[in-house]
Amino acid sequence: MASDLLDVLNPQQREAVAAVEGPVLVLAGPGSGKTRVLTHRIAYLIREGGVYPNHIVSVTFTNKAAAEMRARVETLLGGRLDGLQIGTFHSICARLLRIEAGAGTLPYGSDYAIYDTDDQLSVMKSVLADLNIDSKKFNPGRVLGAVSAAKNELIQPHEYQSVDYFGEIVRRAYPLYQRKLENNNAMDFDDLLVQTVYLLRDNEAVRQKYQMRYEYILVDEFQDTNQAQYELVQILGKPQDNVFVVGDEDQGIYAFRGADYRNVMQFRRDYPTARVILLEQNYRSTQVVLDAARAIIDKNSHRTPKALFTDREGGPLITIHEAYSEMDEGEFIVKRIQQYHKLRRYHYGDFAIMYRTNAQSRALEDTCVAAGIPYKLVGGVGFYKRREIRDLLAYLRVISFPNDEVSLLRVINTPGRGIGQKSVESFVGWAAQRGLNYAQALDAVAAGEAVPVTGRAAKSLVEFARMIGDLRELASGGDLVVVFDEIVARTAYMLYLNEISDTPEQMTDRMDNIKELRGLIESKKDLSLQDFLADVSLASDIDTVDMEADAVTLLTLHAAKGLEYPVVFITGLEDGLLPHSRSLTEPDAMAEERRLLYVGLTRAKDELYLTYTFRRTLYGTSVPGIPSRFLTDIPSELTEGISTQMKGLRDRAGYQKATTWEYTPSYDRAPRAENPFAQRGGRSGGEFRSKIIPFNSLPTLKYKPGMRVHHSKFGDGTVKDSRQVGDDEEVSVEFDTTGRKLLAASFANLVILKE
DNA sequence: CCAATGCAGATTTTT
DNA sequence: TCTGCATTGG
Repeated sequence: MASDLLDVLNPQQREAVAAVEGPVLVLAGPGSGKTRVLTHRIAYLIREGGVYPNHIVSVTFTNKAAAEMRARVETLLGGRLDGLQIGTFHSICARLLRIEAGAGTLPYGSDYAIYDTDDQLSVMKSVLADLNIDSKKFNPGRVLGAVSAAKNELIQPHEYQSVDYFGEIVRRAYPLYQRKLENNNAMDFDDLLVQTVYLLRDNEAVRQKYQMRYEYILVDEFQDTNQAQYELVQILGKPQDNVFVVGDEDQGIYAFRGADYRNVMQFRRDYPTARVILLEQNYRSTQVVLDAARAIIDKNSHRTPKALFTDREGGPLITIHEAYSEMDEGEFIVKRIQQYHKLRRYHYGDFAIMYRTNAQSRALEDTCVAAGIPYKLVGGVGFYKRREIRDLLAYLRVISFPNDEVSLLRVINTPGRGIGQKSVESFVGWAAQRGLNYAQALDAVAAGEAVPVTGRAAKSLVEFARMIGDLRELASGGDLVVVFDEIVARTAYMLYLNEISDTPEQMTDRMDNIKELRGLIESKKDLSLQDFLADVSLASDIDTVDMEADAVTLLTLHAAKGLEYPVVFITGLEDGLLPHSRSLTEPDAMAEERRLLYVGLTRAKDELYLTYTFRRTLYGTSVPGIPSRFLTDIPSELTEGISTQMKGLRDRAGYQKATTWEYTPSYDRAPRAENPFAQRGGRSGGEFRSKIIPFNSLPTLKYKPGMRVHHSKFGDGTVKDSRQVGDDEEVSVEFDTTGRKLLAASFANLVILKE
């Protein structure tokens, strides 16, 4: 009985599945069958452990992974499992809050709205405006980023400490921002996690209810959890601590959004009795691929060394290809795909083309189109970010959430109906003064009780109010599709679209999007309006990709996590792109770039192509491509097709890879090596050339990370990084009082205080 | 109130 | 190069 679930597993996997009680940490290398472990464990708990499905909660990284996992468990057990909770942290929290947010300890009602990045931005902009802060000087997005980082660390608005001037802005903005969200009865993505933590902490009844309910907790991709998520796992796990987490420090690629792969180590400290299981056998890739991946990741410090192995000895060599331009890069890939396809070695669906930044997808798409190769693009400008989609969803939100000001402001004059900024302000002010939410305020206007605007706008506002009232009534009937059609009809949205579209193609595009949205609504019409909107808010790009379609997948390295493909092309292996220019001066960021490449490499089952360009067009100008420093970390016996430039680099003994920037200045420009790409081009621009410096003639760097230095203007600071730029040395210093500065050593006259 | 024009800025991104 | 914004003039 028990055996068939365990039979198909290796000893370590089996141990993980059968370790029913107590905390368990599974360190799972790529391709080591962790999904299998998770699904089998859930099935095992239910069938052998007699655990009720609704006493298990399993956290995945995407909704798609959740759906797949549910399907696999259902297959294993041969039946539907309705009570089983599988989902992302956000979706699980959203569901919990939909029931409990109104329980009294949170400043929210259960009919809260979820604000996405765009909504957040609009709230933050109004906050900065209220504070008389210039949005040009203090980018709302950056302020938002700081607020988000604080939230992820469970720092509340009143607890925020500012360390510098920017921090002071954040300290002022954060409480106001949060109050606005609360007034709108809206939570941003971080709130879904954070408010759940506060609710569970402060409300004993709710806490006990869910601690009882969630007897067994499983968490996938644990290395990408943030502080709030970690806390959540800890609270929900009590009192039994049946917490089962699976992770791999080497695949942590979300530090920039608050994830801390050190949570894996923290777990060992917090649960000293935890059983630790290593999954080291890889069932995905060839030995060649694994060796290359290992060569890349071994260069990172502070990690548990893993001995990944596979029984797929050898394998095709990794192709490193230098293309002339990004177009040429695309054409090389496309040609390869066609060759394979002609030989019937692979289906289109077996290929993935990966890149660091979404901007790179354009050229690759173009070449696919030109070659007639079917492809699916993951991410980019997401479906839900399109104007027409946002507009129509905003109507649904206005109907559904009476306090949602952001959505109201979006639709009140879209399509244009003559209700301008002044009118909007007086209506909003009037509602606030009377203590009415927007549903009540609009009802009052519709009933003719008051018209808080003047002139032509008055008639429009009454009409608008009546329309919203009618729509709300229609929505109470429950049929989402009917409501949607009515919105499109009553707003004459198609006419509006026609007005704002520049070309007939754009118009058709937008109409198609609306059709697609309608189809989506139809497919989810069993859901309540609020649940539908939550689903939409929490859907990720990868969730919406059609996995069945036989087409090449184009995606970022981030989006590739958790996936696998027989043939993988990783493009743009250039310094400044991968590793990204933003990470060049930051050792932690650099380590993350390395992990990102590691994730990409380990997606490949059979064949791997690494490409870079000689020249790449960036922001409209062509800049030289410098082969990524990571390329030289891959042992040459694993690769073929290397360019002459790279070959020269490897073959000559005594030469170390030391690609650097040499700059021939023109009269008016100085290099800004932080982002060399951005400097190129332009009529007066100088010339950057890559240059390979023989190892023994490498100038030694005077400043090393960790040194204490003094600057006449900036004061004392710590050296973070230093590198050669032309004949000069460029030093990144974190000054104690004035923050991070990038200095040219020859000008800065730094005094070394301590080596 | 809206359309036209000029200008700065431009990761990764989940949810 | 492309986009999103803020300002300006009708």
